[in-house]
Amino acid sequence: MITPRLRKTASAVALPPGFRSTFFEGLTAPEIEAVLAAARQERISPHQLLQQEGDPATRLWLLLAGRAAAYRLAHGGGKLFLRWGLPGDAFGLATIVREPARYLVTVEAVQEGSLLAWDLPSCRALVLRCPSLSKAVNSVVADYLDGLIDALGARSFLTAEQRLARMLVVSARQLGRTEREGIELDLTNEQLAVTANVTAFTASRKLSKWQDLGILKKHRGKIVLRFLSPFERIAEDTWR
Amino acid sequence: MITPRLRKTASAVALPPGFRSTFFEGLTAPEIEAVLAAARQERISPHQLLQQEGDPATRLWLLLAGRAAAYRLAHGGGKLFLRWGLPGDAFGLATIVREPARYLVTVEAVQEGSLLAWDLPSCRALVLRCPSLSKAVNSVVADYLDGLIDALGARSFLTAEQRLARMLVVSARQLGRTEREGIELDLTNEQLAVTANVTAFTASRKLSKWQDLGILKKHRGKIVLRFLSPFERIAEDTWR
DNA sequence: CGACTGATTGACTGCCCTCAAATAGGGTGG
DNA sequence: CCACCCTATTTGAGGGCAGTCAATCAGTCG
Repeated sequence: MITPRLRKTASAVALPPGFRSTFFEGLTAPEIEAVLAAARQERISPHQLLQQEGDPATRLWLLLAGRAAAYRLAHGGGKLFLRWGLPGDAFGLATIVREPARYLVTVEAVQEGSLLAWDLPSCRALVLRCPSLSKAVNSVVADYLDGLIDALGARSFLTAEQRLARMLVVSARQLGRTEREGIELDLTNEQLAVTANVTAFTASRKLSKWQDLGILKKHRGKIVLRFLSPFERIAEDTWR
Repeated sequence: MITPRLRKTASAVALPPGFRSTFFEGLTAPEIEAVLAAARQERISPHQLLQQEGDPATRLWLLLAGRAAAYRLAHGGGKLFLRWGLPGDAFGLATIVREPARYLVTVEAVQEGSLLAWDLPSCRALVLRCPSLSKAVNSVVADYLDGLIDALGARSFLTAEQRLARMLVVSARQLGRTEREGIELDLTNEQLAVTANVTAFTASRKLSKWQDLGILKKHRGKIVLRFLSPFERIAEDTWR
């Protein structure tokens, strides 16, 4: 992990304070400057599609702030949730990894935020200039792969309840805020249900049950986990 | 696709006649010679573990002949089937893609065959010598990713019957032999069931049903599909 | 002709989805 | 401050897909 320290004038982009990304891992300071100098910054808004599966992959980008969701569309309009995108996460890797370059998944912004994007020529140039960028890309892809296999195992071997608990843990680690009462998650039942591949009804029932057990508290559009361990126990009893 | 043509004396390895691999795509003839020269050839037998998930990834290898299965183990001894390995398929990519290098999945030989393996130093040297090797690796990984997402969608949106039909189609394309009666698959009910994530009982019932409909014929350890289209219709009615 | 492994069939069970209807939270405008 | 609306959420009843278990049958090999 590297937190680049730059003179404000060194590039046109404004990194959020404290921004970190595994994507810059292994890059030297001047390299990072070069990378940032080649980037274009954009603001993003909820429901905005940041890339669409099947489209020609023309740019690689890094989420700076906000939240995104990666999914694949089913023919009936259903969404196969794949993963959250958080500040520091890279997308559009198909741009430099795939031939012909087409996006594998659809990514949609969930919150206000911003991203840093590189077009195809910039990507090629930067990869040549910074060999460790390839390493970073490989790492990200490998993580993606690992996460997918894990998700596949979850779908195959876990019950709806276990999948829900698992997604609560995963989501808590990724987008949870630690507050007085516990870990707060900005998720509607509907959103959680999609990520766990469960109906909103089932999600509601299980969440109610857990609330009765006193291990979480529900509000409209928000879930507060008092502790993480009970959910880890429920989820990890199986598979791995 | 490239079929390398070599003097027999140029390397210690013996490629099966007509061997092709996307892995050699983009390599020049001398590069291929260099790659082959650095390889070690091995015979493999059924049930032999070719790599185990979690182990340090020390070598990259290419299946020359035979059949392998890639899967991940569930804690209860269950297997999460991921994909078939066929002649020309590359494995152990974690060796050069991941840091620290650990295998992501377990691969087991299913039939007699042979493979070509490169140890870590050879890998590094060859990647430096042949930049297009990285391209090939990326392509393979991207395909793996795509297949995994597809499998995840299948688990999430398809019924057991649809998943079975889908796996029949996929397996037919990969390991089917076209014979007089139709496409022959060397698969037991058990094996098919695992790949479709269904119990062997369900597999048996659906196969019987399809046999009654006259669109396939069953033998012990073998399935003969008269036509592929009925199964494509069953499987593709949903998801994508 | 046994012995072993693969395949079948039926009965039963249960998880989770579907659908309908009611309830509650949170904001808005009068 | 209250009436109102829109959306998120709850709750119940019913049903179906597919898994579990037990017992039987069939194919292959020594």
